[in-house]
Amino acid sequence: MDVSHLIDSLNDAQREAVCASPGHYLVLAGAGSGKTRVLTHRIGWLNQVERVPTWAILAVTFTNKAAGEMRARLDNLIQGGTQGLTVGTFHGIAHRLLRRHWREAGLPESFQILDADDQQRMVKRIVAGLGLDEARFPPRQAAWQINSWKDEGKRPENIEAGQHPVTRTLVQIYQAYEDACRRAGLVDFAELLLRAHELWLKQPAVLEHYQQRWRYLLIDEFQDTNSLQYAWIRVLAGRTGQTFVVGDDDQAIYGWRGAKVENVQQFLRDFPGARTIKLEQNYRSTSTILKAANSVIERNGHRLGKQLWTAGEEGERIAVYAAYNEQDEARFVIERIREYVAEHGDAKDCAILYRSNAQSRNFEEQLIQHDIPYRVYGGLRFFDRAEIKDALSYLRLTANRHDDAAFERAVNTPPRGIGDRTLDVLRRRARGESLSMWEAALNELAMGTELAGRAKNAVKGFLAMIDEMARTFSPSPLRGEGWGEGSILPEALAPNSPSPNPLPGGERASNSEALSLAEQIEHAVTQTGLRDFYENDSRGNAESRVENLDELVNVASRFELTPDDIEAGLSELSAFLSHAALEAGEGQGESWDNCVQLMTLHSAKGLEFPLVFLVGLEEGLFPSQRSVEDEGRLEEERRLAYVGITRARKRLFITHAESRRMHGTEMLSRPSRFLGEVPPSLLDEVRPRVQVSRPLYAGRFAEPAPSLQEDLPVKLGQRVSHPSFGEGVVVSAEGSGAHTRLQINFENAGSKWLVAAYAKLTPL
DNA sequence: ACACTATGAGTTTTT
DNA sequence: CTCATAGTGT
Repeated sequence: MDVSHLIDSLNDAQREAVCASPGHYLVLAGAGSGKTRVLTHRIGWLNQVERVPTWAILAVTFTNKAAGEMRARLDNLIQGGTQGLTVGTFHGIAHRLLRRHWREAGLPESFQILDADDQQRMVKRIVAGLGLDEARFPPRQAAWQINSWKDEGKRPENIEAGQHPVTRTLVQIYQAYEDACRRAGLVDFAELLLRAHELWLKQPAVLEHYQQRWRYLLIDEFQDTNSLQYAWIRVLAGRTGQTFVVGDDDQAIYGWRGAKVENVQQFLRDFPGARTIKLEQNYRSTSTILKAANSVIERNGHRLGKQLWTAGEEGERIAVYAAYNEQDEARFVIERIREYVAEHGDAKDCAILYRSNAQSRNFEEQLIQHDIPYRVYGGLRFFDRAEIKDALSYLRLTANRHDDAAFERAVNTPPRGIGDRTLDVLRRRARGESLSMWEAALNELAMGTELAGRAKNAVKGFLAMIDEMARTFSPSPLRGEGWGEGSILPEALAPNSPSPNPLPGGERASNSEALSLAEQIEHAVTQTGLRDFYENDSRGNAESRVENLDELVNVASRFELTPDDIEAGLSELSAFLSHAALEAGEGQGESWDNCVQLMTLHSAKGLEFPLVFLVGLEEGLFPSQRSVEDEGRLEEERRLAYVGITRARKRLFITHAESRRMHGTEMLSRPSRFLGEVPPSLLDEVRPRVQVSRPLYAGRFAEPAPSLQEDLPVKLGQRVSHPSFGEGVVVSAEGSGAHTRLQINFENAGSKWLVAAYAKLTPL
């Protein structure tokens, strides 16, 4: 067979990786070195040359997008198709395993996935339910801690809290949260991985099956794996699996959410005979850009070590612009974009990359002013939108009445007179008797005394509505397992309830009268009053919300079960709900239009653009204030800078502002240290245009000095208080009069430069 | 139960 | 400053 298409276009290092003989490999793939190509061609090589059947190959990525791209490229590459090949995210694969082995994993058959938002609400209710002070145990942090523990593979009983009271309470929250999830049949993201891992450890037969099947493991973005994912791979590989991991320690930027770069080096120790292959030839950027990137990343210690190089052109120097303030910065960037668009054309070639989301605002304003189309990445995704989650929560309840997260959301959206007081009665009962909210409501209606007539009727109506909806969806009862079609209302409450008439033999209902998924959603959106509610929404965005609800129906009508779903025994509804949780969908408006791209440095990883604007390179912003004290975190910031620089193909612009409004106060900042780490010979300093910007600058400082100025004699060592930064000491001062800038060491907020005239300082 | 006001927090994000 | 949420008042 002719396999030249698999190797012809490769350089030596790439070919070495693609054609490697059996064994474990670590491919250190620098930015723009053809990582995905190596990964896909390796799979092609295994299949077509080594004759490895597709079903024996497992390729794991972190995002659905990456998985989708890989599959698309494989479809083009592999003759005979990619049938049987598993390509997916860690979470997606773990999810499928749990669906197929729900019993062994100790889950209800109809378990559903709890997304991050639902998880936080759930934790919040737990914290409140335990009678804890939410200020001392912020639900956000508690949820973060629980996820961290799960990522470390820890259950509440494995945590050594010792005498530390805060930790002990957090463990208590973890335990209670876990109980609540179990009762509700809910599994959060971290739980998917942890359960799948435990499934393997506890069920050797299941593990062996998958070890026998997936003998070839390929992992993308290996530097982003957390402890649990690493353990997962190790267990699955066992003694016989061959692993091919691809990553770049210099692009590890997710340490703060549990990723362990150390896994890259650990891999070489844990997998016997593992060999390293470095991909250092870059096909993306000019040599100027690469030199800059190399010299920045060289400052980091503990690297495996790589030097990017290119056979391509030197290119232009990197333009650096020292802006007066953030408006001036945005003006400069937009001007360059307009020039570029006027000369060459495409706005979509331009990317503005920033450290924090808040920075997009200025750029957006000016882009709007100049009628330049733009797209901001990383907004709310489709399935994360409140109206979508509202609609789906009704479907979740029809599938599983005990889904407390769905219950809490649906119960009073739209408002139906079931307020906090009423819910607290139900919550207390649920907690006290270890029941789901649904069961608690049933009990309260049957024998409770705490609810007044009006509230009681509202609850009764809600329960009846859900039951009624479930009956409409599938007129014949499915199976009587207790989890899905759990609780039928007492006869008296259920209007026209036909006596239960279960099908013999647990046959799956395929009643011709059953509603399609799209019809079910349409029904839910309409019958619950959700659409009416949003149509009359006073907050102005009614139109788009209703459009989104309609779009949800469309999405559902296009939804199809995959062979995998069917094999795992998923119903259409279950599969759709899982899909909604695992693939939150594109960010808003996936317009393929010719738009300027705005995004954070984090979301830029993996992308490339002819023109890149790296903005806000200032100490305190990038690197962020919170990272400068810790060497490890600072190195991660530096890797982020490396990622940013290497996004640029032709031209890189770096900007920083001398003055920037942050959290409502005017801040002065020095250029980022990362800027100083680029050899000056590669830089081209653009002078600010004095005529345009000066008056603005001068004008603002020419205004009468605020009175504070007078009664703040600038003395070094003076203790002062600032409304947002707290107390600190003046350690140095520059300039005079209205231009006076003070350096203040704040006790909690670190060192800042502030304009004396603007900072609201109180001498102490 | 809902609308309004006050208060506080404010890197980075996928699944 | 700007957003989200908590708390207050009707």
